[in-house]
Amino acid sequence: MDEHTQRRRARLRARTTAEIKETALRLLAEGGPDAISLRAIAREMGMSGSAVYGYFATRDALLRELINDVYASVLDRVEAARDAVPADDTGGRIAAWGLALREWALANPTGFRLIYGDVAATVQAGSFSAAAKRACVGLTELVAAAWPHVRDGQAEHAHEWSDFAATSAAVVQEALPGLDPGVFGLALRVWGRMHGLISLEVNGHLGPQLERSDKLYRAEMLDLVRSLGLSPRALPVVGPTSAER
Amino acid sequence: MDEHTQRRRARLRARTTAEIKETALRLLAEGGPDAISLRAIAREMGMSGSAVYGYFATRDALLRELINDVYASVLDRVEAARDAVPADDTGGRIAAWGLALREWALANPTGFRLIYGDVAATVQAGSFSAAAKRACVGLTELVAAAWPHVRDGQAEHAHEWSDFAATSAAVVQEALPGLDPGVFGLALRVWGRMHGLISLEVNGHLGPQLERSDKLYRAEMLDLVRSLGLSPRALPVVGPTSAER
DNA sequence: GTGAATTCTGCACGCCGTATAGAAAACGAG
DNA sequence: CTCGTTTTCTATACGGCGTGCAGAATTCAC
Repeated sequence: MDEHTQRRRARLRARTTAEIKETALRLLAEGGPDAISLRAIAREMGMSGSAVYGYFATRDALLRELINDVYASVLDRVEAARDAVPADDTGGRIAAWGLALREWALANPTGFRLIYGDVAATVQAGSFSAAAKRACVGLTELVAAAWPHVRDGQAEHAHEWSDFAATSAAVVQEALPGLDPGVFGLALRVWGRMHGLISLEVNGHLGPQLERSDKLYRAEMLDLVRSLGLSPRALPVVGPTSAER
Repeated sequence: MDEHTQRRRARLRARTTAEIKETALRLLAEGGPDAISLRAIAREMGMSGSAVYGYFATRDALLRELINDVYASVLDRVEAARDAVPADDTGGRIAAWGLALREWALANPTGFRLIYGDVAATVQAGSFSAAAKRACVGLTELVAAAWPHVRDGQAEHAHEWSDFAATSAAVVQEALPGLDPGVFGLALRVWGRMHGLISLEVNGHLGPQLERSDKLYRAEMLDLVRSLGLSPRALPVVGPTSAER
């Protein structure tokens, strides 16, 4: 067994693995999470159903990886949108984060549901994914930058680190040492605020479809930023996201 | 065919229908939405799988009815919590609504996911359910009561009725004639704010489990109420919800 | 070419939603 | 009590699903 051979085999293996994931993502976009079936993927790829088991031990394992990949791609977009706003405009950066998240979610509703919906809850069962950490830390950083401007009313309910789950608190504390726990708590609330309207909209709870729903979301982001004591120079315009990745 | 007989038969039919639903809800609570299978229900009830088709044309039809039932029971709870707060304490009523919603969601996570998750999005496909109307109108009423106190900043983005989907706007306008469209927009945002943290928490995105996460949510509700220019006398305490209905 | 490691196929099992045909049961009328 | 009708249920079948397992096919170093 040559080392050269090992590499070649590993390459092939990686390519097949990637192809499985790509096919799965395509099926996801076309028909929702239920459409991701190992047999359908295999059929699409022209191989037998059981062959997939050489690459993923289980359907749930595949879903876990997909969630992580998709989640990572969202964060790429969201962080890019944030970085497109000057670093000293914290309010604008926060708004950009939220707007980019929504833009992506509307372009990839099934992906959004995959990350934030039942599947993740069932399949991941509370394990803090790497991408989730990124989201958590990223938002906390933004809120930390706003923290000096936060009106006193926000800080009223003092938080202790013990208020939060051990794992998530540890992650954030490691990434941002010396952080006030109140910042983390506020960051989680900010996250919830960004997430709420998007979740309702993507799952069809804001009426069949909300005309001009971006207006609503922009108002929410503006209000959010102001509640942090900031005034963004202008609400950033986040371009439409292309579907898939 | 006696009329008397017809009634008796209708009664039996209703009882079986109800039993199917109850069994489905039990399975839902035990194993999530995927555990609701017609065959499992039939097995549980000691009848053949196809027999269920005499009562529900399709699995999706059953799910649709379940969503409506569960949604209605949530609204019963939420409205009761609201009415437990004096009518002149609008801030308290709004907070009570949100707190009761969260309490129920934590006690019935699978039910929450059924109503607000993928299933509803797939199965209902944007049709405005009766229960959703109730939620919409109820929240809009509360926000309408707060509207005079709303700080100017909130009203800045003026809304037109045409901003909203025709069906939902029509429902609200019919229930509350002469309403300022800005109230409806704000109500939707309030809904999103209540929904966001709950959705994240129920689906396991706030860390494996957030210790004392009620603290976080209470802070959010307090901030929400204040952002409406209100100051609740005291954040109401909403008792824990018993699971199932 | 030969032998070992890897990858894939074929088949089986039990689950699912759904359709259809026919048995079983309920019931009013005679 | 029996007949015919209406309602409800069972039996069976089809295709699809996730998942294991035995063995064929392929790949590669020697």
